[in-house]
Amino acid sequence: MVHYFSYYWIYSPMRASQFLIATQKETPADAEVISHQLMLRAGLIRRLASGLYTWLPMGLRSIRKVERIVREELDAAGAQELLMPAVQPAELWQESGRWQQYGPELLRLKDRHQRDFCVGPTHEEVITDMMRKEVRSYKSLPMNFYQIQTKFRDEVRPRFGVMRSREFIMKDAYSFHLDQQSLQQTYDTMHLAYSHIFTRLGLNFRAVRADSGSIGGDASQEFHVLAQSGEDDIAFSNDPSSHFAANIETAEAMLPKAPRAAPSKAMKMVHTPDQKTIQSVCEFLGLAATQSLKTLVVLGHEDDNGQQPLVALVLRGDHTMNEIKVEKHPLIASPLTMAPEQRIVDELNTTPGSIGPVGLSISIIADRCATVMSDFTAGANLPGYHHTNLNWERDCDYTQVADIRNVVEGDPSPCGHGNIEIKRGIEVGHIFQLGDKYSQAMNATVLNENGKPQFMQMGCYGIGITRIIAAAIEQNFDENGIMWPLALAPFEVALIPLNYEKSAVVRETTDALYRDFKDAGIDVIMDDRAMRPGVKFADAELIGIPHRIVIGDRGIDSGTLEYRDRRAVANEDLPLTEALDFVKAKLGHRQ
RNA sequence: CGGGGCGUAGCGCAGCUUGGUAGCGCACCUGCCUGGGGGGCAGGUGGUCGGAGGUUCAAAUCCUCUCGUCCCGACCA
Repeated sequence: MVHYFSYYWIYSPMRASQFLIATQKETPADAEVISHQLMLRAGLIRRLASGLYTWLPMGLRSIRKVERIVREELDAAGAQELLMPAVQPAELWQESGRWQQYGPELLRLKDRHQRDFCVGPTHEEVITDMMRKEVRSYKSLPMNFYQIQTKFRDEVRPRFGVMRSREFIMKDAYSFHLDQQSLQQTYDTMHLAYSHIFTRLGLNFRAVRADSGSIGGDASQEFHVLAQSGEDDIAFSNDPSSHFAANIETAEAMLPKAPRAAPSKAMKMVHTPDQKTIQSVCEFLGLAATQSLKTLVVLGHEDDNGQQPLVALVLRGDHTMNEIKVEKHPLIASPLTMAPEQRIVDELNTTPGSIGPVGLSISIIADRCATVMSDFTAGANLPGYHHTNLNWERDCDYTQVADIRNVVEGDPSPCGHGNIEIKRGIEVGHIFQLGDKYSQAMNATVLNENGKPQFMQMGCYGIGITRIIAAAIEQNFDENGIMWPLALAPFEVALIPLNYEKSAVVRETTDALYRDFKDAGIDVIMDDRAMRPGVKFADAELIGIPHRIVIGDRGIDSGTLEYRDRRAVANEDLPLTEALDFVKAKLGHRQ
């Protein structure tokens, strides 16, 4: 159906000899995570400056594939695409208050007239401004807009290649509604659309409840790709019937089901010279950390006199404090500050490392788990001494109970089913109900049924396009290179002729195949480079092309080609005449 | 912003301690051989040693400043 004029044919960019294949044998010294290393080695990206990357032709092809899927699913979900400027006027950011709030992550600049601008890290202000100017009536709502744009966040420490870069491509969407109910509907639709997108991309992902921050409500979810190198810890239930998943920052640590055991031993004070950490005390006394209680002293919320009283937090020795939970506690100062050592000495007459609940005069907030301990060990509020066999009520007390620790594997799941499991995740998507935060700050209203202006409700929804590429690689690689999910592969099929230069049969067979594949709409690259076979194989594997067909004199004689799946260990022979149909079948689910 | 490492050819590195003609492997170019898993032989191209200043007859090497970059931490979401 497609006609190739000879010069198109010869210079076709899908011929490896005409395409920039920038593979490298050696791993650049400054790449730490596997995706970064492989993206550099496979010639997908090149670093321009810290956190800035050029997408080479090979890498761009994968980006385009992600974008295409994202567009298809968002269009299907009823969103409309638009494109907003990357550079934004400061006025809008001043109006929303974020010009002050955002800090140095916001790249600010001045134009030739000395007017302030920024390079957009996100586009809430611009879209809200657009909507308040364009839409008057509630009848126009709801509406949902998206764009695929380059964003810039001046990260303190860019790292891991495009995983945390400063400039990146993001799909962001913003929905507008008359009321919360409509917002909820679109939010749910977007949740579904995101699930479709990540499923089609072939990623192993989880939708995870996230910290809704200062805005409130529970309407914020992150989509994480599960991978070792992830920067976030995700807690979820190991019960297959449960959908519970939460960022570890927000996962609730439940009260253990087993009740507190009765005291069985008498309290004792023991000398523990120079033992200041839970670990060393427990080793010294030959106890398990689970039998010890740790006491942390932090600054409390300011009282009427502007003083910050000391507050003690007690946790089971092997548990760790969750700063986000602690900061939200009404008795605690925010941001969280550990008590200066001098105040502990002055007010508690002891030193850090020997603090305990017995006779402590300040407020004591006990973690739920700490309250069911019995016969436990804790500091004796006397430097160099600990109490053993302590028991609540009998020997000491706490003022309040709260959830102040991080969940650990094996904890009961908050959903009531199964136990907590923890895995690392890479955040690739985030959906959020903004409410009227921006519409109020920027006075974006529509007239409601009663003819009265009413602030629009907003939702926002992001997907890190470039980050998805890195995340996909983190999840799909082996010692030879990338193993792309089909939907993301820069090319679907690699045709590798051997001795293409000299063997007329090989050349003719390959050219014919190549043309057939292209005519069938398959993303095929033909490696016509005058290279030794080993080099071509290694490149195809490094780049991670899912399907490979080798054309050699040997096979042609017997009417066969060699096929190999990137994830398979062995070749299979393929009748020459069936090659196209065979590959089409393999690609079947693509269209 | 604090701590640490590193800047020498496109990539990976040696040389610096003890100053004296800038090297190795890969890549690249030419020729021949080879031709189903990063091949061999021979000959080549390519570097103001991150930059500036200083010490010295002489600086990749010593001193001062500076820039870049990576890691850890803090910060941010």
